[in-house]
Amino acid sequence: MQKKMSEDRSSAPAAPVDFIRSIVEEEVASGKHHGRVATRFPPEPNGYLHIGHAKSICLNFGVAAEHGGTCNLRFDDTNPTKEDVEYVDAIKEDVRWLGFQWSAELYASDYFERLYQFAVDLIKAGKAYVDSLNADQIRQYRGTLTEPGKNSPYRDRSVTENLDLFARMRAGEFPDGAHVLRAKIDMASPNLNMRDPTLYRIRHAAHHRTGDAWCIYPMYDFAHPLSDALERITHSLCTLEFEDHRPLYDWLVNALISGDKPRQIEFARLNLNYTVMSKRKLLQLVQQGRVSGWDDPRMPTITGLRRRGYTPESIRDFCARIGVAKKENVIDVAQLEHSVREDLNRRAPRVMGVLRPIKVVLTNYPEGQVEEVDVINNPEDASAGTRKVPFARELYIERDDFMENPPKKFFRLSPGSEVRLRCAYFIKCADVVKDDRGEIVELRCTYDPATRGGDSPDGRKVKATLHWVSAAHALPAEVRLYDRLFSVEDPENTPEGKTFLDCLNPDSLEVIRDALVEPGLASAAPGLRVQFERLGYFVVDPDSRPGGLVFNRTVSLRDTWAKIAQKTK
RNA sequence: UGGGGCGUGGCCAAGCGGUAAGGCGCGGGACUUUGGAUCCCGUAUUCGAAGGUUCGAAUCCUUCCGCCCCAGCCA
Repeated sequence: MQKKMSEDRSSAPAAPVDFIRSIVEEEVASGKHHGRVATRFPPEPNGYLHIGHAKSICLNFGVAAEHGGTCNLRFDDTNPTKEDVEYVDAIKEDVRWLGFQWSAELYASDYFERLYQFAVDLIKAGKAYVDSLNADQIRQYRGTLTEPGKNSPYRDRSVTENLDLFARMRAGEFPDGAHVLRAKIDMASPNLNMRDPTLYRIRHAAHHRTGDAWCIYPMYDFAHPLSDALERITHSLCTLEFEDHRPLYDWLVNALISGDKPRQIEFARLNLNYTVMSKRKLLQLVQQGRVSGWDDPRMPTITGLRRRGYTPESIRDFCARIGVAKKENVIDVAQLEHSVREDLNRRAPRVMGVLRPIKVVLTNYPEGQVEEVDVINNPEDASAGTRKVPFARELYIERDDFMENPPKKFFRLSPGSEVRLRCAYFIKCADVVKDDRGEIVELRCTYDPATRGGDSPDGRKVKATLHWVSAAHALPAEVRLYDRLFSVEDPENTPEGKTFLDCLNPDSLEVIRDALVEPGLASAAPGLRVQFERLGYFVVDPDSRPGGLVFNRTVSLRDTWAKIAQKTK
């Protein structure tokens, strides 16, 4: 009654606010671009997208969506020697999978003719020239961080000569490296990017889209601002390392564009501990066979995370939580794991699977009898209902769930102790059967018929509930357990004499070939995500076939016992 | 030692002159047919440091310190 109306409002989480959104907000409010917002996500198709790109994707698409604006997918394909259609296809698939729809699919290479004309305009305006120094000489003429550069002897060629040379560059009259087109800015600038940056280079190479139509290709610094302008991008969001390029970005836009001009804003890229994020290093892992491919579930690539069992929702949630700022950051993978656990906890059906089986024989259970017990599908979601799971005299439980000489805090199965088999019965361990080597091969237990369903009519309590499968009904499965790819927090920055490859975690993959899962999983299709109760979230791998089930562990459940065990060790 | 950035708890991150949000993690407790989930409680007398301005500073000024980026015909 006393409650204020305002408190009853929807609890929709506030959209994350960051410095970029504040800027956009302000500009929209001030009427800049007539309130229009247009962004773009501009990958170079030279590798697969990774979680760092997801941050940029969520930012660019998010900012646009929040203002009813547009976001283009633009491939920055200006370097034919590194790019491939394999990558453009993969990138499109990944962006779509993350849940975003681009307003337009564009390619910097689609602008080659227009960019060429821009270059001609620049030459005519006396703001660009053809330089015939070679790469080494250009480097020498550039000066150093503390010393100014000096002008190229070709810097003062006439407009006519420049126009002629540039046309002949395009016509294919010169070999690679013979000439470049440079902006005429200031060889003494303290910003090296302004010391007559290269705009075009000769590359007699086939381009994955334009084929042999061109033998000169624009540099990123030239193509990017102008592509932005051609698309009428309002906010060009990129990472911090381009901060020094902004003066050049603005210089080109101001020199060639009238009317609406895009604004570049830089933010810090995402770093995750225990992994590498640079495409170059990821490519090395793939090429050297350190992982099975770009989609290896240990990779921080979008396709790897997908195969690992991550959901698009969880990745978007992760990106929303980490925020956007200019501070260099290293996000703890625990943050990423938190986002999937939270998502999967709500949605993943529960199922029982035993990774390292140990046999349990219920000595007082009738031989040959099979019961169908009702098992809860998802305690987080009552509507998920229950399923029937066969229960019989011979079962398997997890090896870790039994200890012959348990420490104080261990309350699973041990000689004489009583535990519950999930949704089935209370059992008590009477005997431990070992082989000649002293290895436990079987546990002889008794069950209490009165506890069917898992509750004792006399109110007796047990301290643990174990998962199980019926020996006669369980399905064999291969289960792949993944751990961090690197054993050090920052493999990008290794101690002297070591490379990131020396820091690979030798135990990042463990394959369990003789796991057993409940029979209901017989027809589980690749992509199905489940929780193996008490163990973690798993996804059916594309390698899986009927009769040859394969699961990947996405992430383990939080394991309080592991912490206790660790502490008492 | 030229230029451009950045420094708020273990990791992120709000804060924009009025007396340190939130998340992850961590610790403790409650509850529990997942040692899961959920729910409580705790976790920066202090914002890189030192001075200064002010009734009042993480926020303004000065100096210093630390870290990152830039010398591709890569993006």
